Amino acid sequence: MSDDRWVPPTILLAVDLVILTLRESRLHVLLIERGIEPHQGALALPGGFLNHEREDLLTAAHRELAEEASLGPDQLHLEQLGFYGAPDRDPRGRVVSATYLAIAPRLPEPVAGTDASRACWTPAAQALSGDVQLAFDHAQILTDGVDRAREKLERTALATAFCGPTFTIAELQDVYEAVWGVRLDPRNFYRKVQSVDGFIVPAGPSRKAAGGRPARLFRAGPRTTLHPSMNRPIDQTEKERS
Amino acid sequence: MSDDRWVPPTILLAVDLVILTLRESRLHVLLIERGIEPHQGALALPGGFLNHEREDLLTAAHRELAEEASLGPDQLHLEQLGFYGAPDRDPRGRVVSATYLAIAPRLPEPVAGTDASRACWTPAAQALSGDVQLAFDHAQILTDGVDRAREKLERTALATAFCGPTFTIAELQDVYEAVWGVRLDPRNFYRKVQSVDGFIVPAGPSRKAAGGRPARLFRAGPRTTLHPSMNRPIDQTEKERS
DNA sequence: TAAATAGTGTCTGTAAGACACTATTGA
DNA sequence: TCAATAGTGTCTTACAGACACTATTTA
Repeated sequence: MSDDRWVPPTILLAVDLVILTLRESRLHVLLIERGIEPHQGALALPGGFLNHEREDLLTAAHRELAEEASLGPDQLHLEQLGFYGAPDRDPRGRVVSATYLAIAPRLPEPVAGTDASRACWTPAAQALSGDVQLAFDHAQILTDGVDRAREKLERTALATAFCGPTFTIAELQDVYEAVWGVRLDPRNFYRKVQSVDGFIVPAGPSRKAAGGRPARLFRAGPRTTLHPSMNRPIDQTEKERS
Repeated sequence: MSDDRWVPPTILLAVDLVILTLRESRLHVLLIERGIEPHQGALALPGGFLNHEREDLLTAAHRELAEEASLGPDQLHLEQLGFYGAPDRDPRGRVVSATYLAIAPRLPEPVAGTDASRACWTPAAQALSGDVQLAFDHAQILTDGVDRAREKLERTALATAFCGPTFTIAELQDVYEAVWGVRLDPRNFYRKVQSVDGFIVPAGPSRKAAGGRPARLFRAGPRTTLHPSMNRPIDQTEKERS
């Protein structure tokens, strides 16, 4: 069937990132206002094409992270999210996007990109609701990224990646509540996270006396997978069928 | 910093598949003996380049599935696995592979590819052990695919995708035991799968009288996610049955 | 009848949800 | 003292694991 002279088509490969963090107890995603066409002026996920043919994908992801979010590779959780390659997703041609999910601890300032690009932390709820129009198929990528983060909080110690080097149990609970969009009982949460061996380990005495009893500090423990897993309360919005 | 004339590098995009099924109560993966260089004669996952620049990735995956495994898109579970793009993974140039995980019910015959390519079902344990050398980075892809299948058995109704249209509870248990590499108590398993609402639904009276009491038949139910999830026993040895 | 597989019941330990309660700080 | 947040204890219910036991078929 194939012509002997047939050669496989070449495509453009982009790397895009869903960078999540917590700000004021709400899940935020880093968006960039695009400076060039297509979708100039629209908001988009940080990302871009490979620099050169031999650049590694993970290297490219870290490069974008540094360029557009001033985030170094240290103390940052980064993992594959998925690939997006619908033939018409980019008007410039056939572009397949390899996407990564990045979790950053809370950062003191709205990160300003090193280049002229305007970066801004946007509440995830707002970005997902459709109030803001995202470029390309980035709304779908963001949806998948948030879903992935929600799932990983159940089975892994990903939540600690949202926190700084040390954190209180209340801060950790804040991560779960913000990402899952639920309220948890502080006492049961306290007992639960303490009972999962290696999830969090004590770090120093106390801190954060803001009108109440100071809380103990913890660090992320050696355990990456949680057994038994954290239980996400059944959200009323999700209907169950039989 | 960038040259105004800079254009992003183009790459080759491959689609590769991890196709899993159950044969004689053991997990098998479909491998193809490569007919051309590189790695001519070695075993590899089914896959190939896009046919043309506008071919959709999922369409390409289904095309490979039909070409190399004679498997139609019906009654077949297919989902994204990940992307693999190390710069030196393919000697022909920069090739990024978009991979899919496919689950097939047991097929009566070792599928022969439509083309001259030789397809063979290989026990997953053997392919993972390193006894057979897989082309490119396909050993890593296979490892990730099997891991993914193992995880998805816990939280989703994926196990039913290994079975035919109707199945007995013992057959479903066989899926879990083969993929996880553990033994489960039939009585607890029976109670568990019945208690998860919408996981499996009765289908016809009975069948399969092979020396014992006939078992009831079931179909996959409407539920895709399992609440509460199936519990995988902690298995330190990770031993395989033979 | 026995052998084999299907399906049920029952106990027990663990853990989750729902609270009341105590502890330690600042104002 | 009170307000506020941190941390503990205890009861109840759900469910997984470990069995004994019954049911229905073929040989």
